[in-house]
Amino acid sequence: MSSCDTCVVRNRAICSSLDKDEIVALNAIGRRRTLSPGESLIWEGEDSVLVANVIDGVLKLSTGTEDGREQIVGVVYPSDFIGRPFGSTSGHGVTALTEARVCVFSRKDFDAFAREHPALEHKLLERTLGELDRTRRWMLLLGRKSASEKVASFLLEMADRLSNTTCESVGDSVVKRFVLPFSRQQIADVLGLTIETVSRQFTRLKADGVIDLPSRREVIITNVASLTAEAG
Amino acid sequence: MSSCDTCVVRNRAICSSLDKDEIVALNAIGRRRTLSPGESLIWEGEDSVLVANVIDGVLKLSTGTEDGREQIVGVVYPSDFIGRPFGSTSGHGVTALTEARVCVFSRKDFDAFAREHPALEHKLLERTLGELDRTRRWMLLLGRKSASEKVASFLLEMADRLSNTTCESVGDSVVKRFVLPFSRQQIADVLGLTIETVSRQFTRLKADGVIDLPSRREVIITNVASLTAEAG
DNA sequence: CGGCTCATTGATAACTCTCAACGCAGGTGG
DNA sequence: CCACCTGCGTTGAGAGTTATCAATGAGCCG
Repeated sequence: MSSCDTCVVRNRAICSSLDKDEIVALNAIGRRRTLSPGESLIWEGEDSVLVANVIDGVLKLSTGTEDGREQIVGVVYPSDFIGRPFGSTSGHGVTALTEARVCVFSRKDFDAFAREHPALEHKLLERTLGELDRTRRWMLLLGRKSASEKVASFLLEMADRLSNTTCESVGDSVVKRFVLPFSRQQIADVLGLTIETVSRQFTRLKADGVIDLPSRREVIITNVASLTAEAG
Repeated sequence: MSSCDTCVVRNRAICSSLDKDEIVALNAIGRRRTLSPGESLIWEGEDSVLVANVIDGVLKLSTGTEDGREQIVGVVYPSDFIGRPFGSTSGHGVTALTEARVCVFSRKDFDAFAREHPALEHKLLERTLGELDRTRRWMLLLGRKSASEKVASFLLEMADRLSNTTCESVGDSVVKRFVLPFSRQQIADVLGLTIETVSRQFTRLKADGVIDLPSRREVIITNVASLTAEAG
């Protein structure tokens, strides 16, 4: 039985461009894999040997300097595509932040398959163009925003990506609650800050009544308007 | 007569995927346009109405905050593709830094043409994937590098992109000379710094004998090794 | 020779980082 | 069941880097 048939991201991932027969063919060259938090699928600078679709979970894309500084250059969610097709090396590592399930392909197999299926390449192109847009928007944050603006922007982005969970209305404002897939250090690595600066901004936002922090990983945005104003 | 026939980037741009007949068809929907330094082709946030290939010159891609801070999110050179196909709005402005010639297409026309020519879409996909890699590498610079590392990295990147001009050997080290297509403010906007910090780093590098600055726009890298070491 | 823009230089302030200590929570083993 | 250990996060004090504000200088064009 084709595992694609039961795939929860079947209609959102790039696979949605394929018909029944094509799906069977693609399924033949792919395999499922589960990753634990912290486990890497691809390492920075290694030969680009595989690509994958994210089925479930959150993963980070990251690069670092020789002396150990790290920068997270992307975060991927279910239905997103990862890896570097049509290229020899991957410029960044891919590491699971949460328990994750991915659908893995050998890059060579995938490249060959893609070249024979223009509709798949088109989907991949649209996805890549969108990712490039998002990445460029993030550059404005890294280059020009202050620590408070960075943290506020980050929380809003997280709310947008993750708050399918809860979203209640209190009075006229909307309250958003979610569980961060990031540690403080990882948030710092996304924003180009230190862990201490991130922590202080969290504390300040809580003191200002803009957010609440029930536990280390949980966030409740109690005042979306203020947070939006702080995001710059 | 087809202007593609005489196009100097004909074999490097995405058009290289097309045969003679296809080139004629593409030529029919495109037109040449010349831009003066400072002139914009696309504005941030506007509807994505056109896309283009760069024939000659250098252009910047930039976004800004409401309060006027600017971040240059990309720099494009001859044979590069600009604009946002298959999308409704462009997330960043496109402005000429030097005198520039571009080959412009209506986005709708281009989209339709591309969908009928998988080889063109494939070229565009490869280009977009490469651009995404380069953009992500730049994020490490923005998020994690110091001012001196940023400026050193910038100069090396410029040397790499522009130093076709002159490249002499003096002793055992290589000397690179080029003309910056950027003002100091624009360099600051690329690196996420202020103009004063950029200026001070230039002055320091000159004092340290790493570079020479014959004029405002000219740079000679006299010690590539030192500069590389400073780039982090 | 002004007048303009752009770049450099200097002094000071602000922000973020660094270093260090402490706190909290979860897990382990006595 | 509690004590302890360990990893992560918070908090504080101080230093360092970069931004800000202000003045000066250099090149360019009328």
